[in-house]
Amino acid sequence: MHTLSASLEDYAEAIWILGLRGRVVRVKDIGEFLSVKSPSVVGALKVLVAKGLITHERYGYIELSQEGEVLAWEVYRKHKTLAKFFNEILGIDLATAARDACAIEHCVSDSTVKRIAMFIRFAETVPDEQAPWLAAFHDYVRESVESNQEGAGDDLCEAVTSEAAIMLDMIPAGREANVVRVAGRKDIKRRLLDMGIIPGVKVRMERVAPAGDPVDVVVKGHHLSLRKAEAGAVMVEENG
Amino acid sequence: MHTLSASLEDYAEAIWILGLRGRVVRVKDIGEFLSVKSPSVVGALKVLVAKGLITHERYGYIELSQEGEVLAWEVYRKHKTLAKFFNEILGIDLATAARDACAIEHCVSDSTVKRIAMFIRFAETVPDEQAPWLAAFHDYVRESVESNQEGAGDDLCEAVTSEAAIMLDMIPAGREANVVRVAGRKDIKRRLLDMGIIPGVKVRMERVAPAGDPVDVVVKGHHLSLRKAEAGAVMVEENG
DNA sequence: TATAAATGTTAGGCGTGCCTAATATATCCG
DNA sequence: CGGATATATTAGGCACGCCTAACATTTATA
Ligand SMILES: [Mn+2]
Ligand SMILES: [Mn+2]
Ligand SMILES: [Mn+2]
Ligand SMILES: [Mn+2]
Repeated sequence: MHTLSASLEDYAEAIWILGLRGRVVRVKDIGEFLSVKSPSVVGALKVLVAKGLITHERYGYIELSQEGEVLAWEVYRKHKTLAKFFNEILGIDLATAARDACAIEHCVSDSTVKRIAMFIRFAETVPDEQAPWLAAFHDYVRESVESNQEGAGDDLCEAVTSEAAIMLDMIPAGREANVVRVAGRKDIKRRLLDMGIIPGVKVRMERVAPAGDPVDVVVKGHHLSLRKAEAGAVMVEENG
Repeated sequence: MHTLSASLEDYAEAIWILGLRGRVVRVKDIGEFLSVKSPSVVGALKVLVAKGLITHERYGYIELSQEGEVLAWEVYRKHKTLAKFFNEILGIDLATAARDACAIEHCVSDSTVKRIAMFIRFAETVPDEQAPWLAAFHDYVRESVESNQEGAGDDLCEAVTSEAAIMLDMIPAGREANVVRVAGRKDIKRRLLDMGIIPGVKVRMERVAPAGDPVDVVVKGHHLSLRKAEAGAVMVEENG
């Protein structure tokens, strides 16, 4: 079995797709299809010939071998599955769906593509009483897109995956939190770490001065007074 | 704004993730994290320094600049969003989800990731009456995995995206179909195309000899007699 | 058939990203 | 302090995948 680079997979896939036209496939066709120049195509074809995936007679046209057909078809199948999922399930426009699919097809695992195919099948075959969820999702998308005045809700990915981490200077007095990350300038970071403010430890906000500067916190029984800039460099997650 | 290669994005992301430990980030850490040797790390760091995304003093440790922090965080955010979708929605095991996410994060578009985040949020917030669909999907997966005796149903991707194309020699007499693709050996392909069997045309199966060889078909009013090997090279899609 | 146009190939170069081997610096510890 | 050890850097090389320029071959056309 051969393992092809992303680039070579694209060449094989291109030959497959161009073959669908029912015309002979030539160097120029591939170059245009993939937006590369002819010498690049010729170089790639040499490799594919050496691997036994295509036949190519000098100055002639190109054909996939039996092994090459299988390989190209597997790439193309991934492409179609991903594109269909993006377009029909997620509601992404066709051009973006195709572009993303053709990039992802080379690095996604077989098992994940298969699971996505299962998802598509499920969405298509789930009984009607349970089915409105997909329509509901598309409504949800439409409403979000309409209400989002360009930029608002830009951090949806973060909201969706975060453990709701915020900076230590935002914690009100009396509350506890766990340190997630210590950022900030080198000197500040060093000082904070030296004081025992390291990821995983629990901190309790003891007192906050009027302007939020300084703040008193308790770490492992020790009282510490932090400047606002220091507290602002500590990412914490409120527990509870 | 900088556009980084997949490799450089991984270096930036690695620095971010290693920063989460709360310890200083060093060349060795990055090398181990990304499974590359130190000289590779040093080379990459030089590029990131030149782009103003990190600071790195000789023989010292490494820090993301403000711009670098934004960039790394965006990569990491994609990673987390994709991994969460794969694991929690599709039910893929954590290791595979993480591996695929860290490959895809570099080539998927922002808009697609955002739409995936919307899907996650939707799945988490959709009212309970509409909600059983996700649980139903997970049941569907479990049943499929259990019933699939290793290999059966391997073509789910194909089933899900295909237009149900089959070979011409499988069409019963009297039925019509559309040509989707002409494959096969060069000489066979050439002959078929010359006879007018090209993608898009309608063919009607006229008569099938006892062993399926030869078959008579009608293409654009012309009667043709095809050997089984020839008919087997024509991919068609039954219409209706 | 002769010439022009289109297409394909070769040669050579460049950027990226990885490696190994050798060397330089920092850190640890007796 | 001084050597042993850990870590970082440089130098040099290789595979890949793209490019341009120059040249070869095929195909179209007069
Ligand atoms: Mn592709
Ligand atoms: Mn593709
Ligand atoms: Mn990655
Ligand atoms: Mn990642």
